[in-house]
Amino acid sequence: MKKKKTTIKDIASVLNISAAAVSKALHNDSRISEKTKIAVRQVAENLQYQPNHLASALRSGKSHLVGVIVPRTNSNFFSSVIQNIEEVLNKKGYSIIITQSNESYQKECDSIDTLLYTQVDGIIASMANETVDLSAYEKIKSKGIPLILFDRGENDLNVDYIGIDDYNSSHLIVEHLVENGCKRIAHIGGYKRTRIFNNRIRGYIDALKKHNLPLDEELLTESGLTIEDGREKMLKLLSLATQPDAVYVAGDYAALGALQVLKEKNIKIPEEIALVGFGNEPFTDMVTPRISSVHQHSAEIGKRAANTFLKYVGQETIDQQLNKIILNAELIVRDSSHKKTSL
Amino acid sequence: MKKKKTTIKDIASVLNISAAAVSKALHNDSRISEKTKIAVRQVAENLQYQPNHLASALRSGKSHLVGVIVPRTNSNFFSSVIQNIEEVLNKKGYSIIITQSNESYQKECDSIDTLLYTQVDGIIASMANETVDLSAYEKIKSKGIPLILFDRGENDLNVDYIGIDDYNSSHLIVEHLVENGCKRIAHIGGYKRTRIFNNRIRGYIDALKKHNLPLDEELLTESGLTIEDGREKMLKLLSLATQPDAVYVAGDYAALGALQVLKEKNIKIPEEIALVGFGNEPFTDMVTPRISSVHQHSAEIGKRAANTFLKYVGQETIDQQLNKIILNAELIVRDSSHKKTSL
DNA sequence: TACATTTGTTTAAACGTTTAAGCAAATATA
DNA sequence: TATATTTGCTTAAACGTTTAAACAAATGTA
Repeated sequence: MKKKKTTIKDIASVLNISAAAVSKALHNDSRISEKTKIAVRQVAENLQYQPNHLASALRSGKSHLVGVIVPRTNSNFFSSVIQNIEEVLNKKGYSIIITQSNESYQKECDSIDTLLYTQVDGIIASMANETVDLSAYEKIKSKGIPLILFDRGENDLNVDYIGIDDYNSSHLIVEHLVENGCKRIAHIGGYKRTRIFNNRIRGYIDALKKHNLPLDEELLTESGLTIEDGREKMLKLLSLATQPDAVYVAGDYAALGALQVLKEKNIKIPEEIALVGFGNEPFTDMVTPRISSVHQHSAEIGKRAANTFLKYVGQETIDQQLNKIILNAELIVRDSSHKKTSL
Repeated sequence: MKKKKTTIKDIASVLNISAAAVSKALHNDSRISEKTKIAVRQVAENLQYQPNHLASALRSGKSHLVGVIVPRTNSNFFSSVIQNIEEVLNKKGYSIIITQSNESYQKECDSIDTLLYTQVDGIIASMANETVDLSAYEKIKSKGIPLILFDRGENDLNVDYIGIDDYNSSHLIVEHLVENGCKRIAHIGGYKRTRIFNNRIRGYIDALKKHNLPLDEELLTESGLTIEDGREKMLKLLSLATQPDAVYVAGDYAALGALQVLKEKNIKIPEEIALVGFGNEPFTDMVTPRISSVHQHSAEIGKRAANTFLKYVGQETIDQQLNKIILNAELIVRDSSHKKTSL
C-alpha cells in the first residue's frame, strides 16, 4: 500500500539517460533534443511524475511561496485582498500561504517565524491592532526578503505600503454629513497608535475645522471597533447632555453595533442621527437602514501588493524604501446618512 | 547588502564541532552533552539562526504543511473552520496552506497540483459546487497522502468526512415551520449533485410526507444559492397561482436575496411568508427581520477535521475508509419564521 | 585536412538538513 | 584487570533537484 513517489531518476532509468538530462528536458532546455524531450514528457506522464518542490526550492534557493499575514480572513476586505493577491501571483507561478493573526501580536510573531522557516520568497502583511513592537518585521527585512505592507502599515519600517487615503476619506465623510445638515458630528475611531485610524482621526479633526465646526472631545472616542465596542461607544454618546446629530464610525462592525443601539432606542436614522461606517462590508448594504460606508478598493490593493512583490523577484539585493501607493477611497452613500428632507 | 542566511554549518564551524552534532543539539538529542547543547543554542541565537524547512522537509520526507481547500474564505462558516483547523494543527507543529477554489473545478485542480507539488503532508478540503469529476481527488489518495473532506464531500472517495446532519436539519426546519402554522412550504435548494444539498432536499421531501403535506414540484427549485439566485427563485415562487406561506432556503445568501424581494413587495415576514435560511452567517442576525437559520458548528468541524488528519501522521501506510463524523445541527429561530400570532 | 563550433549528453557538486553507522574515550560491570 | 556499556561526538550518505563544467560526436569553416 505504501506509495513510492516517482522521481526524476525513475524517468531517467526508464529511458537510460541521466537525471540531469531529464531535468533539462522538463525545463525545455535548448540543449536537449526534441526527441528526448518528447520521450521524457511521455514517461513522466505515464509514471505520474510530480516534481518535488522541496528539492527544487532548496537547490535553487527560491521557494515560489509568498506569505500573507492578515488580522483575519472573514472580513470581506481582507478576503478580497487575498483573492486578488493570489490571482496575480498564481499566474507567475507563486503560491501563497495565508496566516491569520487574529489581531494578536504573539500570533503574528509566530506566523512570521513559520513563514521564514518555510523559506517564503516574500511576505505581504497587514498588521494586527496590537502590534507596536516592530522587531519581528525587522527580522524579515534583515533576512533580505521583500516585505510589503497594506492597509495596516507602519512608516518606520521603510518598506512598500499600499493603502487608501484615510485622511482624505474622513474629509469626504464629514463634508457629506455637513451637506446633509449635520452640525454635531461624533467619531467612533480606532486606536490612534494604528496609523490608519490615526489618519482618520486627524482627517476628522481637520475637516471639522475646515467647516467651522467646533471639536468636542466628548464626541471623539477610541476602541477596537468590534460590534460590542460600537454599541458601548454609541450608548455613551447618547448619554451626553447634548447628543450628536451624526456619527462617523471608523469600522463597519462597530457601525453595526451603533446601528443596533439606535434602533433599540427608536432613534430615527438618519433624521435624528446620521450614521456612516468604513470598509463597505457587504452587510452594510443588507441591514435596515443600509449603512453609508467607504469602499477601500480591496481588489486594487491586492493586485498592487502582489505586483509590488513581483517587482523584487530576481533582484540580487533587496533595497527597500518607504514607497507608498495611496489609493483614493470612495464614499458610498446609503440610507443611513442621506436625509431626504434636505433635498 | 546581500544577507547570507545562517546555517547549521556556520554554527558548527564557530564551535569547531560537526554539523551533525549541531543538528542533534538543536533537536535535544540525548547523546549530546548539556554543555554542547547550551553552547549551540547560544551561538544559534547570536547568529540569528533560522532552520531551513526545505532542507529538513526534504531529508525527513515530512513537510509539516497541510493544504486546506475551500470554495471561498469570505464566508463565516469556512473562515471559522479554517481558524480552528489552524489552531489545532499549529499546536502540533503544522502550518496550513489555504487555497480558494471559488467554486471552480479548474481552480480546484490547480490547487491540488500546487499542494501536491509543495509536498503537503495532508489535505483537508471542501469541494467546489462544480466538482463532479473526482480524478483530482483520486490523485491525492494515490500519492498516499491523507485526505479529509468536510461539509461538501463525496461518498465515492471513501475518505474521512466531517459534516452536519443535513437530512435531519431539513426535518427540524419543516417541523418548526409546521408548528408555526405553515402549510405550503417551498424549498429553494442547492444543486442535487452536491451531496449536502441533495440531503437537504431529501430531508425536505420526507419531512413534508411525515407531516402529511403534499409535495408540490413547483415549490422545489435548485440553484447555486447566490443572492441573485435567491431573488430570482423567490420572484418565481411569488408568481405562482397559489403562493407558499413559508420558504426554506438552503443557503443564507440566497435567503437574503429572497428576503430583499419579500420586503420590496411589502410582504409581511413571517406573517404572510415565513423564511428560514441555512448556515447561520452573521448577517442573518443583522438584517431586519432577522433570519432564522441553521448553525453548522463550524468550529467543531474544523477541530474534528484537524484531529482526523493528526490521526494519520506517522502512520506508515495510509489506508483510508469512508469514515463519517456527522454532527447535529442546530436551528436558530429568529424573527423571520417565528409567528407571534401562533402563540 | 585540420581546427572551431555546435549539439546533446554526462558527471559531479551543491542546496541544508537528518540519520545510520562508526569510533574513541569514559564509565560501568564482572 | 579485562571486558562490556555508555557517552559524545564524527563521518558520510541521503533526500530530489539544479547547474556548472566537461566531453564526445556531429557539423561547420578555412
